Amino acid sequence: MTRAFARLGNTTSLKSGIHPFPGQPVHNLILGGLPRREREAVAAKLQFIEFPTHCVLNEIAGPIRYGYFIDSGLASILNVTSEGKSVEVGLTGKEGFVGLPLIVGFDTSPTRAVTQIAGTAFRVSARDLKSLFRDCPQLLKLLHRYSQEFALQITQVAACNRLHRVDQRLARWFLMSQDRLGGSSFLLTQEFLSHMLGTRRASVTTAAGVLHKAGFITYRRGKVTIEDRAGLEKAACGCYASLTRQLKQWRGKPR
Amino acid sequence: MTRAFARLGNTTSLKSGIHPFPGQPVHNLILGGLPRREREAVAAKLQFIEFPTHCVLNEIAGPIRYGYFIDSGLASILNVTSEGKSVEVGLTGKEGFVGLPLIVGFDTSPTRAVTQIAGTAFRVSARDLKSLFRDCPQLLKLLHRYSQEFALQITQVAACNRLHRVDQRLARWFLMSQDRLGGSSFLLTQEFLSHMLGTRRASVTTAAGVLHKAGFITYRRGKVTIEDRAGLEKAACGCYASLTRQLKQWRGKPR
DNA sequence: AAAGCAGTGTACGTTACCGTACTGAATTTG
DNA sequence: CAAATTCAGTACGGTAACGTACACTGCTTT
Repeated sequence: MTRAFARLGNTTSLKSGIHPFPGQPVHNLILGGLPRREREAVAAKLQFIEFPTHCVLNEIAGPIRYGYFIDSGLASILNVTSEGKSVEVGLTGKEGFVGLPLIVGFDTSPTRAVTQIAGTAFRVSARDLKSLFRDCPQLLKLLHRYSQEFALQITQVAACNRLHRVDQRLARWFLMSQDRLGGSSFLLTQEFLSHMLGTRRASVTTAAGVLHKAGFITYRRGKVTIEDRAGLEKAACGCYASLTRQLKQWRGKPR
Repeated sequence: MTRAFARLGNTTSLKSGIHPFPGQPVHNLILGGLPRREREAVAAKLQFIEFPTHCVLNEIAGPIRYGYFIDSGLASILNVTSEGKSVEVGLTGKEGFVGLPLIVGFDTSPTRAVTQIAGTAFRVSARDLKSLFRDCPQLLKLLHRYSQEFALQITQVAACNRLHRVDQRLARWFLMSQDRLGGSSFLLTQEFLSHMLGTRRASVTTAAGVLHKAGFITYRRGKVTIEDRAGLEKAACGCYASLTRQLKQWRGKPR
């Protein structure tokens, strides 16, 4: 459990390009929710990047140099203990932003943010972000709202990690990932899942076996496929349902 | 584990009075951090209350009618699962505010907030709070900062609850409570601690026994006394240390 | 084709904690 | 003062998960 993040130490090859945003549609919901004026102001400071898997965006106790508006793929926010064990506390996909402490001017990260499924993002330097906040009230507002949503997610995951079995948590994880990614199969190893769930790799194998035998998923060498979503929802604990219910309720608010 | 919150259902006797703030000093750090103008504007909308223990401030999935600036005592933020089990995800004392979703306009609570140690607070209605936000940028700023601090707390607690033993978590809890309360003994039953830690009451007894035998605490019918804080810090896992380190680091920021 | 390796399956003794239940001591109530 | 109640301590069988280790199986590399 201790060594597997070793190769993540170096912030591996981020292919960055210059495209905010030439015609291509933007999937990120925060950027997408900005009024035109702010969107243009923000776009001027963004840098488009493609990230591979297992790339560290922010290191624990390290400086937060950039904020990331995830556009596709998936990033995990992990807490890493002094003994080197890790647990995922939150997942961020195209609905969100990585680097939340920046929105109140805190510039060190209490967590490790690591890309989980390869994808793309728009990144902005901490400095530029700060100056954008002066002119873009809606940007700030949306980020603060996302921050509350994210806190809700941590809250739910915290309880779930304490109270429920590995197979239930694994089911929840698949559901949450699918929500943020779309599609029904993604590439990830059990080794990595074990870091997310804060268990042994062997426990993930067993738990995946349970879900597999029930016909909900198939798993083959780093590729999981969700075969029966409804089944997974039954296999998961109530945490998934109450999380989505609350998110829906909040998002349904007039504004 | 299921029944113990029964009597909390009714929001028991909140003795409320009218004192924002006639001479008495205000301990709450958020209120205390406001510039005079804002402080007066806010004070006009506050109501002073004394709360007993085990009083529900916000119910899970319920409306958030009031925000509470805790002035003394302690409130816990709990997640309660559909099976009725509960885990504490955060603690709020005089440094904080209960009702965080309100600061972005969300008015239902994803968690249960319950008073843990009797004390006092200034409460403000959701409606008044909303209107205050228009004129009090510093209030909003301090609340947003607190929100990030609180998220950090959840993050740390989430990992701790997953990875560490009951006795370690119990030690952490005592330390966190003492930080927020001052003093070295507080009134609380093992039954309640079990809800906080998300374990059986019997496990709390055992864990408390460990800390007692080591000479760190004494426990007698609902009253714990911290006898050796340094010892407790060693008995706790690294979570407590890294939480306080990060908080200190953030709070030390120029602004 | 052989070798190497990453990823998965499985096993086994150990540990922490669970659910439950009963006891006794301290405190409150009648 | 006796009775009732609240709270802490303890016990016991059961279970989920742990640490560790090893074998198997597809891919990749040479």
